[in-house]
Amino acid sequence: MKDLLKIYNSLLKIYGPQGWWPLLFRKRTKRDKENSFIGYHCGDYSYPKNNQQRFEICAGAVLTQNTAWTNVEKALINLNNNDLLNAKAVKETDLQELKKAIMPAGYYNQKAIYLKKIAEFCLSIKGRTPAREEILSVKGVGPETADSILLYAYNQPEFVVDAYTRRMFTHLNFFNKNAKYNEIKEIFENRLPKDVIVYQEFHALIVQHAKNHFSRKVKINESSFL
DNA sequence: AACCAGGACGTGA
DNA sequence: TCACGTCATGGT
Repeated sequence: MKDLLKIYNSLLKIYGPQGWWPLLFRKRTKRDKENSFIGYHCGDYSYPKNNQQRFEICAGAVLTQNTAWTNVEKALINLNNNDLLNAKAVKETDLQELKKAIMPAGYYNQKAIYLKKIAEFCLSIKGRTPAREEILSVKGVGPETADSILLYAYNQPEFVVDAYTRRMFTHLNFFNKNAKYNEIKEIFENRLPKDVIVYQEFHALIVQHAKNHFSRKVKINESSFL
């Protein structure tokens, strides 16, 4: 079985740093490429810089559940336009207003409730880094969302397993398609250096490569397998 | 015009 | 534990 670190380095060489987690509402820096897509901060791992950005990641992680990121962006922009992109405002705002704002991201009835829950949670921990079980106890936060929040909002070394990871590495014969979330997570964490940047970058690279090679309407060929 | 997207929850075996 | 139905908008 091929070395995961070699696959990581191949992907990094092909695609370059991905700049995850995208933060739509941050100041552009000198390091931003002129035409780089807003949000992605390629090669800059100094995020998040404050609790507002931390909450933007939490909100994005919930909103992107089984949903295209382009739809999440619309919802995040609506939230920002209504001054709702912070935990306190989300907690206090009217539920119907919240639903209206996040409508483009789909599942808005349940996601509005989930956003309220995660907002209350963020306020309750007062900026300290939460434990994994703690976040998992929030309704609407499952294993992938919890790991995304820990890895990207709190810079904790928790590997994120999503549908792309499962699909791509099933094709690469690392495990079968009915492997459990935690089994897959352990495979990655046991075979990679416990490095937050590697975890962050690898997950983002997997998403990019899987979009190109392992999603619908895309033929799998020899270049898919690195 | 189906099909799918950076899942999670509730339910009943 | 586990398989299955449900949730919803927007792009292809």
